[in-house]
Amino acid sequence: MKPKKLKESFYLQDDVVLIARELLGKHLLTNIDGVLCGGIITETEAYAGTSDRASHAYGGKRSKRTEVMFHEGGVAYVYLCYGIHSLFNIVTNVENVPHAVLIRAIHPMTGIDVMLKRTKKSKAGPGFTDGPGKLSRALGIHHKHTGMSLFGNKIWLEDRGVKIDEKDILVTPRIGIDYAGKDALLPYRFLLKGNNF
DNA sequence: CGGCCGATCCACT
DNA sequence: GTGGATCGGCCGA
Repeated sequence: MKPKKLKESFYLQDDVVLIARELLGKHLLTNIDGVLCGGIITETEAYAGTSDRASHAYGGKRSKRTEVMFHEGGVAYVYLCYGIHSLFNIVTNVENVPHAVLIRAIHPMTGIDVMLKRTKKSKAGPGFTDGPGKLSRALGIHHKHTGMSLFGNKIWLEDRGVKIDEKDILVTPRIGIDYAGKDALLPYRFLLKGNNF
C-alpha cells in the first residue's frame, strides 16, 4: 500500500479514544532542520476535553498554552513539561472541542542516525524513543512548534498500511496524572504489546 | 510580582 | 528506588 498522509476527516472524528487506538501503527514523520525522521507510533493516550480532569482544557479553560487545543483537529499541541521536555500531542475534533492525543512512544524507522545524534545516544535500542519527552527530542519537535498544521511539510502522519490486530493492543489507565481523581482510572492509554521501543 | 508545580528523564545509591 | 534538573504557565497577593 502506498503511504498516504492522514487527512482532515481522520482528525475530525468525534471519539478521541478511538482515534488514540487507531493511531497505533501509523507513522509519525518530521522534516525539521532539513532532515527526514520518523517512526511507527506504539503508544498513545487520549485526553477527552473539557470534562476530563486530566486534560489541560478541563472545565473549558482557555489560556495562551491551551488555546491551540480548541483549534480544529489536525494541528500539533506541544508544550513544555518539567521545564525540560516538549510533549507532542495531536489536536482532534472540530473547533472549540479541545480533544487531543498524546504520543508517548514510537518505533524509530527513518533518520535514525540523526535521532541518535539529537539524543546523544549511541544505538537505537530499548529506551531510545520510548517516552513522550524522548521521542520529541529525537524527532526535533520543540514546544515552539505548537499550533503547527499536520497537513504541512514539517510534522505529519502517514498511514503506510500497517495493520494492528486487536489482540496486540494493551489498554491501561494513563500515566502521571494522579491529580485527575477518578479520571486517572479511565482506560485511555493504548500500546502495542511486545514492542521494545 | 513571587512562588509553586508539572501528561518526564536520567544519574546515582 | 529516589531526587534533581529546569522553566513557562498559572494563581494569589
